[in-house]
Amino acid sequence: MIKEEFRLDNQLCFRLYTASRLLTQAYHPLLSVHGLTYPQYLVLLVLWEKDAQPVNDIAKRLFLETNTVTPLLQRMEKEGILIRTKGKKDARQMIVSLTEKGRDLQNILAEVPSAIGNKVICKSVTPENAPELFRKLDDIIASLSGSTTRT
Amino acid sequence: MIKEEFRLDNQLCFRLYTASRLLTQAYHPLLSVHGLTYPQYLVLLVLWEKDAQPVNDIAKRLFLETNTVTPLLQRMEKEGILIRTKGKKDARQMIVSLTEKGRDLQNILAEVPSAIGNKVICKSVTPENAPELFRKLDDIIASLSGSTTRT
DNA sequence: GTTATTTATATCGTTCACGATGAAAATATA
DNA sequence: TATATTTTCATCGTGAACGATATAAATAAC
Repeated sequence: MIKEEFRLDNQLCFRLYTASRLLTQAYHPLLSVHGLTYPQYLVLLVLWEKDAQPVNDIAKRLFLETNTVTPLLQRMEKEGILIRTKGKKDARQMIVSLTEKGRDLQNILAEVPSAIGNKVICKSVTPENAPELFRKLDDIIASLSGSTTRT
Repeated sequence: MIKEEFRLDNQLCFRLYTASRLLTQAYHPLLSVHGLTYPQYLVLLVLWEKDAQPVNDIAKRLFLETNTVTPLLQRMEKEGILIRTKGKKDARQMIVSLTEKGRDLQNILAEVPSAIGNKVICKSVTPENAPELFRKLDDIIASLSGSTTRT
């Protein structure tokens, strides 16, 4: 007999992992028609909020490592969505800036958030209980984002 | 000015994605010492519940495609954790069965669930509100798992 | 000012995820 | 029975994730 703690139905991580994957899949048709992936879309969200950021700031905002973000940005640069220029004050930094094309994507993708919202909102997450769910997820993220450096 | 729906702080998917990644990272030190990855651990959970399952059943239980699960299982077979044998009734199926080593891992990893629980439970998810969070995530998964086949 | 350390990116290797495609076996249909 | 279709798994290519390592620039220590 399997121990109760090992049951898949008792796993928080599996739920988060599955929900994350399925929701990312829901983005796929909306983004792929514009040649974007979901992590690339996240980079756009970051840069739309604040343009011209060093790689490190983008990585930190997304809780990712630079070795994940760098190749991602290189692909986006190749697509003409952004440009990477050496920092003037600090030559180690690569400043990532949106191109015209990158800025335009904000209009082109204008319907994405509501389209996603419609896929999820009806059955499960309502505008009323969403903040509470957000708070819990933020809590989980906060409790884990500090302690992951330790082994 | 960025539209409100585009703000990273208003994204459900980004929260799920981040929480999932960080929690998976929390598993890493506990699993890697035994040569396991998190998805491989999930396969173990599935097989501990019910041994000798075809690839398809394992994939469906994890909401994954067989083209993700197959190479994963091949690696685990190479590690001697499981064996894959052709189905007798249906020769198309590959029946995945735990080896002695695979079954033993249940004892070896006995402390993993509580170790993970300790990393998360204190600040955010308490035993009291966990079921509610589980229900919401299950709701999201249910609402998305059906509609993903459509483009 | 020279050396050591830290910081910011980049590169590399491995393992997922997943769309697309292929091969073989089972089932349905003619 | 012969052919068509579906099902099951495998293979391939691409893009993340991430640990480990490398490189160059900035900062600290001497």
